[in-house]
Amino acid sequence: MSIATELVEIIFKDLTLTFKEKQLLAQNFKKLNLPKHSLLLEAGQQVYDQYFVADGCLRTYYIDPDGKEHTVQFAIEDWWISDYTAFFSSSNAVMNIECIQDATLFKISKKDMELLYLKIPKLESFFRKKMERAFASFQKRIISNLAQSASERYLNFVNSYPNIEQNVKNYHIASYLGITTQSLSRIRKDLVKA
Amino acid sequence: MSIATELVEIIFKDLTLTFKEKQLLAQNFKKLNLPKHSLLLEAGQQVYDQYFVADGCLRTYYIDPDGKEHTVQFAIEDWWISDYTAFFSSSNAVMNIECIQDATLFKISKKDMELLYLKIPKLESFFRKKMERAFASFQKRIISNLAQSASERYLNFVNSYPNIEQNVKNYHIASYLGITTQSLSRIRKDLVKA
DNA sequence: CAAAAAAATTGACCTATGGTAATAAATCAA
DNA sequence: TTGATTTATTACCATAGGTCAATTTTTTTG
Repeated sequence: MSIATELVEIIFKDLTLTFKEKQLLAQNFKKLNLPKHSLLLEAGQQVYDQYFVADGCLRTYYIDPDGKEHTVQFAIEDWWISDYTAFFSSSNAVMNIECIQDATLFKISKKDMELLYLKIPKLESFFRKKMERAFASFQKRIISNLAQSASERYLNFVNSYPNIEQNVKNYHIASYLGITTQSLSRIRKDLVKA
Repeated sequence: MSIATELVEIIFKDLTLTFKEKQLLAQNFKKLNLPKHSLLLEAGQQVYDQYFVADGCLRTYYIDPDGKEHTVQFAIEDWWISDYTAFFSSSNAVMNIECIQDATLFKISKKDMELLYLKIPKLESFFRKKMERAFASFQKRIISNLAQSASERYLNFVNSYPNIEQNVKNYHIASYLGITTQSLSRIRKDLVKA
């Protein structure tokens, strides 16, 4: 069948689904191609959708009142991305989402999602478990922020996202770690020395 | 019926449940009374359960390699608490959970929970939505850590947990904010002045 | 390929927060 | 109630990381 059906087999490859169910899913996803540097979402917009990253690299970031950017999350192949706070509560985005590399995404709206949960209960399990993992990883990040120095957090980051460094700028990493690019630069210099 | 049934009506008061379903739930929850200062969970232990706080105040904290405590979460009436990273992944706790005030809890194991999800699908929705809110609040905390100064974070905290200050020590708050008690003390002094 | 733009590095200095230690205040327990 | 213990405050100095500004390196684009 269509590309969408194929993709559904990637997105939900861990689920055992009937042909009917796959079809139903495929009908609800929409493919999206975005070039590098484009914005998928801007603060203030209504958030209807969440996105599955089939290919490429994106980041979610918050712009604070001083105009400084803070990267909340990177997303590569096989990750989901959105402004989830806004997505869940059907409120307006506070985050921005930018393509760091050309990206292929599959989107689905919250409304369709909730309908699908009713029709395919194992889908709700699937996303509950995803949420649980995302929750756990955010918790790890909070602990890391509380307990570790900037250079420890950097090493931590490099470990957790081993393949991401080719894709992202240093200032993306710095804004994820909560430090300036200058500090990151010094940290890297010191690590080479040591 | 039993106290457990009553409690289930508190825990799941927002759900429309049949008598049978309530009974089923009540059978799976166990009541727990804990005195102030007792440990509900210690790092290293297997985590089988999550806990609903019917009364009292608890905190989840991580002890880093230097022996410093970092408070990840407070829980008062109507909140759920556990080392969720361990609970979800059935691994050992990295966190400790302590009663800050005498507490009444209702616990349920992950195993029983998963079985209940199958028997009562709206339960899965219920917890998925809880997870979504918890995820969103963790995300807010990450942003707050990245974008705000210690005193901004403190004001933020006081706003988010308006009734908690009577229950907790300053060093609990400091360890939640990622600062020393001395810094918190200075921040409070400056706020009085301003 | 060259010029322009963007990103990264470095240096000098600054500031918020940490560490240590002493003291004061609050809480607990006999 | 009082003495003991825990918690909070304050002062003084140390330090990680920030700011500003100049320079170098890398990437982009015509």
